[in-house]
Amino acid sequence: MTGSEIDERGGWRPVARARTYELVIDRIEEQIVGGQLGVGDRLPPERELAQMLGVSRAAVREAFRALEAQGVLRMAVGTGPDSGTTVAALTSQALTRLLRLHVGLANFPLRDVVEARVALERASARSAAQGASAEDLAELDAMLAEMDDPELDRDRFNELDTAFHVGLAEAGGNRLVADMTTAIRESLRRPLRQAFHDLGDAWEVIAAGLREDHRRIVAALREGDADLAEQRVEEHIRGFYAKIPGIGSAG
Amino acid sequence: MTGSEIDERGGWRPVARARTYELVIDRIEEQIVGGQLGVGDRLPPERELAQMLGVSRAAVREAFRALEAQGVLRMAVGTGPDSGTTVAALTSQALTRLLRLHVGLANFPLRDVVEARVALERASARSAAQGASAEDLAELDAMLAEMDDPELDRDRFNELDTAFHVGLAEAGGNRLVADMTTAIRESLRRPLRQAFHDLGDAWEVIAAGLREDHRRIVAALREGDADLAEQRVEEHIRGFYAKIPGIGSAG
DNA sequence: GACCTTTGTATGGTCAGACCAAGAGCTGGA
DNA sequence: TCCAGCTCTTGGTCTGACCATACAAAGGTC
Repeated sequence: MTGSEIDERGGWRPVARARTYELVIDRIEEQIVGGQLGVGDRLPPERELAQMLGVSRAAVREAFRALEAQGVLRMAVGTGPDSGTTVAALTSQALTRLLRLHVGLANFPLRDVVEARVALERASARSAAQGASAEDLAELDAMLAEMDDPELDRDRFNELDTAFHVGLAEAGGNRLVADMTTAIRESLRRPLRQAFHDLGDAWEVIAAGLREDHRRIVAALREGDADLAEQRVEEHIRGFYAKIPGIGSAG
Repeated sequence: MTGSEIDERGGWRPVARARTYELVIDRIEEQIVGGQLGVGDRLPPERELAQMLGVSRAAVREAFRALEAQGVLRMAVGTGPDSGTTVAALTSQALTRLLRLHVGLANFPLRDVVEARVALERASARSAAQGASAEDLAELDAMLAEMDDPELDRDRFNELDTAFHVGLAEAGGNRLVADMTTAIRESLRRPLRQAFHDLGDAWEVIAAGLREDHRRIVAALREGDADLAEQRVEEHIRGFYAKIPGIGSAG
């Protein structure tokens, strides 16, 4: 797991200098991937695990920290059933946070982010058109209705727009795709918010266009027309970014 | 500093119990967001920072670990210009690791993972067909040639297959999509390896089919036919998983 | 006996101080 | 001039101690 696999050129492998805490992480990952540890299970107390692995408690703690930061572990003091260090149900939150950091640090040009959105949301739209439940559609309708409020300020509109796209992804029924979509859309919330404000008077016109787009997308879902839904989502996303040249690099 | 942020006003605030290392992280993030720290910059030595913040060195180290695990920091010993703890350019490695854990925890059913792969790799194929460089294509060709080796064992084939799909994503020129594709394919390496072994005698036939698929994909790229490339990639991925029913839930 | 208070215990949270190990740069001798 | 070896900085690790929290069990009060 510590990225050091083969690479034996000439038989001289540059001694993968593994730090102790990384070895601890590897052991924990082994247990998880191997199925001995599942969501909700407790790990041994830090002191015991340290002794079992033959390392110091500090090393165990550093390993725990690294995993906790990724949302894999959850640490709590006390003696109760929920105490101690347990394997967390990886919420999409950790993934979202990390992806947001990636995009937020402007590691990716906006074009790439848009392409990724298109790819993912097309897939969501297709799935949703084929299998969205009545509840999913009702929820999307509710968001549409709320966005119609003419008094809505731009920040709130942005929130709702994010929620709409996340809802669309969830209606598609694919958790992984939905998580990635969420992460990407979340990472864009700040720059988009800025863009909304920079629009000035053009805002009203563009917002109206977005509302119309959304409505047409939901209509396609309701008709169960996957191709049409895909196409409309793609047009919606591309069209919007084409109108907002000001974002630059997605930071 | 030992967590005594009492806050006993008459109200009922649910005491945001901040752990020391989290406070340290906050300070570091402040510096990064505020621009005082940029990619490549060095942080103070652990001992100094600990003293400056009034916490123990262990607390600083745990904070560093959490950030290092997310790829934000890079730690190295020694005295040179590259030594010490520096702000790292976020690599896709952290993303890969996290996604691998997600899939390893069986948070996502295999179907979802396959759908995500299809969505992302279709996008990559389209981009690659439109803009892959001669070098990209040559690299893919080289992989194809290596996979032709009849002596190749299944593990090595699996490695090469992973490399091929990563190469395809990179040929598409979209870093974000490539990273996500890499992460997903990496997360499947172990289960796929197992599946390859479980195939028994059917292996030869299936491997031959995969080779042919790959070749046809590259051919489509070379012709610049985006639609065809998309279609072939999708068929390749779906067809393969259809033949491998044994994977179950991608753990 | 029911209920509240006190004590106990397991566990993570934090700290202090020590020594090890890697790497760059300086220094002195060949 | 060049190179071996020392030195200093910095992360890596360990030990052992004490604090803070949350639940559990024992004990006291009505």
